[in-house]
Amino acid sequence: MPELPEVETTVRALREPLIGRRITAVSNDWPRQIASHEDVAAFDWQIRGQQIDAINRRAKYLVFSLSGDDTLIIHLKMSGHLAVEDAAAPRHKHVHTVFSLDNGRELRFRDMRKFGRVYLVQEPETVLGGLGPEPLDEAFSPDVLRERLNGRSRAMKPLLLDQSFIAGVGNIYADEALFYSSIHPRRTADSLTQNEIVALYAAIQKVLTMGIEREGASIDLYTKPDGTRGDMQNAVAVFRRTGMPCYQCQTPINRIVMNSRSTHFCPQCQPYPVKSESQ
DNA sequence: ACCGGAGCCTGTTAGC
DNA sequence: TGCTAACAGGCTCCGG
Repeated sequence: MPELPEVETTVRALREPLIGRRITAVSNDWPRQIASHEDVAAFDWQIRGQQIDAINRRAKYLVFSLSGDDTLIIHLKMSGHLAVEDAAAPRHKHVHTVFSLDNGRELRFRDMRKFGRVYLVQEPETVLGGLGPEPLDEAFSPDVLRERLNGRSRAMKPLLLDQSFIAGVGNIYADEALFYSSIHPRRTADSLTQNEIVALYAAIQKVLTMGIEREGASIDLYTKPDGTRGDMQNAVAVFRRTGMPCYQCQTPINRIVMNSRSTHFCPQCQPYPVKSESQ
């Protein structure tokens, strides 16, 4: 479920209740969720007593810097959700890992589909090492994007979803960015013009920034840590708008499947270059 | 390098 | 109403 804006929103909401808190214990009823350790006891033993010094985001990962020089890393995958709640408050049925805190509250990791993962590592790069550039970092520029596209024959939609190409973009924001840059999702990387590359860069910035400002897209399961919904679902141009009129030209939005992911675009605003008679 | 398919999970929805 | 299949915002592995 969550992409860069949803994870960023979660990080921002968790800082106030968590920074400066000490983790006193961990419990878990789905051991596979803890990816870095064979058994929960070892994980609990290692994290116990460490204070949360900082919370940041890298791609779609939440990164907690701990006082013992360990790093706690969490990926929400499709259905993960983090919340800080009173230990006495009822637990949602899909909570599988609970971090007890020194103030009577708990950080609870709930995940209906059980794809989400927790890592406790000394070297964050062991988990985060393969990721591409952060799209909202100052270091990311149209020139960087052009260099990374150079010489690649891959279609743009799967390329934007590739976390080693660019970090944090998922299915919603990939479709939205291609719409705002008027690029058909099947266009190949090496077919983009200079103007299109600049437009794509601007569109990526635009949709991710909008997503953060609107605190994420609550289309299916995603909510903020406090359970309230984001607002980005009300501002999508193409994602899951199949058959509905394009806001720019009224043409019905198309849905196709690429690499097993649904892909939405406006066939009028994002034309595919005609090679022969077929398209 | 790139694509497609299977797999990991549970729940909701569309279609018969 | 009830069953079944398709689908879901992520990502990895494997074979071709």
